[in-house]
Amino acid sequence: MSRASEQAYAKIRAHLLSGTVSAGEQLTEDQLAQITGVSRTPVREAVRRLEDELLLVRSDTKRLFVADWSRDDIEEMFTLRQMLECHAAERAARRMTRGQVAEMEAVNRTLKAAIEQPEPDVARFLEANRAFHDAIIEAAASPRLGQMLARLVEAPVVLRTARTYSTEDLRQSARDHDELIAAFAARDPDWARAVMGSHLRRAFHTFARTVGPASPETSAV
Amino acid sequence: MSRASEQAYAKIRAHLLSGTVSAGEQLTEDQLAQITGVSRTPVREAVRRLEDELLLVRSDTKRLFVADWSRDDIEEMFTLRQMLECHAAERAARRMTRGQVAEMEAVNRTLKAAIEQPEPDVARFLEANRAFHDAIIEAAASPRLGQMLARLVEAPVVLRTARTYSTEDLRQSARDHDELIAAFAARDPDWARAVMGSHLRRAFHTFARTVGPASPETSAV
DNA sequence: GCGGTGCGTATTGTATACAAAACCTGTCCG
DNA sequence: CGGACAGGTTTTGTATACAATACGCACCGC
Repeated sequence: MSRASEQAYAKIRAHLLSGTVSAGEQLTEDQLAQITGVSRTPVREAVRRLEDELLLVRSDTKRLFVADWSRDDIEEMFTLRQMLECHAAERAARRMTRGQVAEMEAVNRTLKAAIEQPEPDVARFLEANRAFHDAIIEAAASPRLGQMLARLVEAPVVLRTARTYSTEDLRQSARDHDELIAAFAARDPDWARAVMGSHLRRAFHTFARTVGPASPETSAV
Repeated sequence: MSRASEQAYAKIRAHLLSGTVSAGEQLTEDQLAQITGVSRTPVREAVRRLEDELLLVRSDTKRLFVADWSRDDIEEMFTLRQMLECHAAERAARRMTRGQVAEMEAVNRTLKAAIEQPEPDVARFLEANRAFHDAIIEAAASPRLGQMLARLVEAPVVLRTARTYSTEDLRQSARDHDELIAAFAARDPDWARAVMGSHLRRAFHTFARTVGPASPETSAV
């Protein structure tokens, strides 16, 4: 992406995550152009990306709104992510080189370092966590899979602002990563898939706790 | 999508499918604007969609090219589609109403009618086939799943131009659909998933026959 | 009152002109 | 002879003006 539209994307995204706008609120391209300091043309490009990531939605008549993620939406998203990322883990286990395994170990050390402090550095944790998952997708060597996952992972970040992470949650994540690395080192696709499955499903429940209970209909599925 | 950009999308897509341009060929936005009869602005919008569907790709320096789908790309795409559409079938089996089942029966009757003629009407078959699969996704009631599948299903249509369908292939598809309908009527998610799995995997092999053998590396996975 | 109709305003969509970046080619220097 | 560089050309990116559409509100007929 080019300079202006990239910048517009970043600024709008930050604006959405900052919590100064609330779900369901209408936005206009002009407003966003003012906020970002570029013209509507690159703004429209950025908005299309954000629509794609479901951070923004359009009404049937093309009006633009801040997306409103329901608890069911989040569950759906996690389910899809689990399905795809388990597949990615499986593929990664078959393909990962020793060098890649070593890199993942390094990333996970960074992640642990971010946790084990007087006050855990959540931002650094999230960054390392992302790098870890990206490395798996990279090793899975399936561009379309990566593209889909990118979209899924982007979306719910909006809700992270409200999230609180217990130190124990973070430590459990780190342990999961250790086990994933072990599965990769052992080149065991089934193991990798299984660990990834529980890793993400637990993440969903941790997440869901802060959002509220399931609606009756969806919980039955 | 609005008039001009929608039209641009349709025309460019048709242009790509018509086979008058070959894989890897460079296109310019100006060319496409001329072809479609609209200005570059809506063309750019259309191009973004087509990039997303992987019918077009951009070089690292933003030059635009006709995508070149390798046999491995196709296999990857089918694998992902199978994973997602099996999931959709499973969800659909839990949720489908009697009315929806009846609709699917009607669609499949149309599909059979397209086959059972002196010369099978492939265009009508494909249309009904698409309607059938769309109905399943609809019943699965997972917007994001639908969105992803739409992208996957769009892409390889480019290659359909070269495809030949034997009457027996078409009939087998119709039989698969019958069995899927039975699974939905029985509200049996496992059955639906299994049928969908074999349906799509066979479709891949039918497809692959016309494209050529697998590359050594991928076939091992 | 109530519902529809029309008009001014707000918002999105498109065209066009210009800016920036990438590409190609021919030339010059080592 | 090869490679880097320069300048013109092509192509993509951005700004802006204008067109089309959607919205909200006041007005009107019933």
